[in-house]
Amino acid sequence: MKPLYEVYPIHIENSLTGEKEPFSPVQEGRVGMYVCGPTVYSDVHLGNARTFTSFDLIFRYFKHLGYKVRYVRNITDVGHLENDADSGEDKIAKKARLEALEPMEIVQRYTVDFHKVMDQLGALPPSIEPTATGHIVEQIAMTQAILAKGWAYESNGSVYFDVNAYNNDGGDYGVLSGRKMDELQAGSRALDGQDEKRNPADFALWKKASPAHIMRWPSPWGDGFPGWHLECSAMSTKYLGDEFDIHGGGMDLKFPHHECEIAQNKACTNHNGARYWMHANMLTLNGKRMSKSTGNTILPGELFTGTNDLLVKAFHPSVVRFFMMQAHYSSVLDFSNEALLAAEKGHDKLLAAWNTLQQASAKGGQGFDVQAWKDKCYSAMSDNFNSPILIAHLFEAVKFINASEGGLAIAAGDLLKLQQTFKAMIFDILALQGVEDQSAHKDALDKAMDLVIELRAQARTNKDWGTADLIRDQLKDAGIQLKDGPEGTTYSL
RNA sequence: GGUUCCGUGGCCGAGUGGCUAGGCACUGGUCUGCAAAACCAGCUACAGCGGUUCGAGUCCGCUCGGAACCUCCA
Repeated sequence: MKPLYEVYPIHIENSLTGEKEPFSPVQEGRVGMYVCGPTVYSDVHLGNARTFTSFDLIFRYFKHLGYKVRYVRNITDVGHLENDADSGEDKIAKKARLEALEPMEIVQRYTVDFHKVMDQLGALPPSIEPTATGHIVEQIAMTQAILAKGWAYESNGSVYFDVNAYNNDGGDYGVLSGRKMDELQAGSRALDGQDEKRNPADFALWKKASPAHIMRWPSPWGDGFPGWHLECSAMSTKYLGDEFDIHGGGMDLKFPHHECEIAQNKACTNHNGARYWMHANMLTLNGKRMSKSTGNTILPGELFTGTNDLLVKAFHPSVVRFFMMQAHYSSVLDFSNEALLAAEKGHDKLLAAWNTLQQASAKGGQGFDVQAWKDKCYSAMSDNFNSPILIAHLFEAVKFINASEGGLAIAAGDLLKLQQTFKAMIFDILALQGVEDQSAHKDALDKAMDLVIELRAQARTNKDWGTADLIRDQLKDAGIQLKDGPEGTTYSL
């Protein structure tokens, strides 16, 4: 039997070429994917979470189609500078000084927080989660290789990538972001420490550590620490090879971070790193991008508990995920209470339909073309991971499911196919989280609810509307909704 | 100032030149003791102005508005 990825071949919008291209992996049946992870110096905010949720969707879909996927997502725990890649203070070290903690204590705390949030959002852990500090040796070796190539130079204990030398040697700095060298130079500001560089566009591969700098490692150029861009080149090629399939990250990393990565990779491996570069778009708040540095943020934890003045209520992580999945990963998504509330209704409707579908029976007929529907669902996802279209198709099925009473008008085999596909889409791929149907509790609850519903039915028979409505309202407050239908009353959580 | 991108109905958001996106909200109806849920029907669109085309939300140009990047950022 053909693997699903041959039935529904994937097309990916490649940032490197600007085109939507058929996906063809380096190795048949395998996918190597690297995504730039967070810098763990503060709580991950919702915008960060969107990027990783987007790539979780992509990771899950590749796996679902039958690919063996190695998904590498790093933790940046050093080398990410505060103001400027060449002169600023290390973010981790700065935070550590402020809170009087060891740098690794900061790293640990926020790494744990990050993992917790991603778990709540239903994201699978990556296959490998390497840290920058765990790959100092590789980064030094890479710096040496670039020096040997003549595309870097040492200056006052630091090593910089020589962008002009790279370009004069056939390099194409700017290939990803569409920037031209002369524009970059015209637009760059006069920054501290620039005098060490030959060209304002040059970027640090290795930075000399000042005597007070805590995070430091010995190197051929003296004690120092790696530049930010280098870690991703080192770790991606170490675990995925010189040329791998997908490199992802937030749109804001396209320039300069990914541009620098490509230059470094070209120097060391003669490849761009990844064949397909993918960029997840920003989540905006009040029309502006969420950002740690500007304070325009909502934390996932605040969203899940409702503890933020911007929020009217708490939202379940699954609702938040659904909200994100309703927009395409490459589009800017604007956050608002209204949008979350709308998403919550849709989310609940979708999951309610799944509960109905699980218990549905088939009465035969051709009321719904299940195979065509299934094809549309997969085609949407294979078309550059278009989750909004997938969700639109899911709601077509919801309409059919809800409209059917006394059994779905399809053959038994089609019902099974509908159930399997529906389940795969909402749980395996979109990774929504349904109400836990833990059978032991469920049985007990069912019995209790049967009793309550019976009592209320008696009250209604006696036209004791007060009692009947009291039961209904109290249950509603407890999160249980009664539905009076022609065939009796049912309930849902 | 430069690079890239966006501007879709009350709101959020898909739309690869020709065929109903979808969700939420709203209106009417069915059902109901009343609701809720569900279903049926309806309802508002493609920022503006030109151009290409038999035909444009979709391509091109201009204008207006917004965003990201150009400095750490998912």
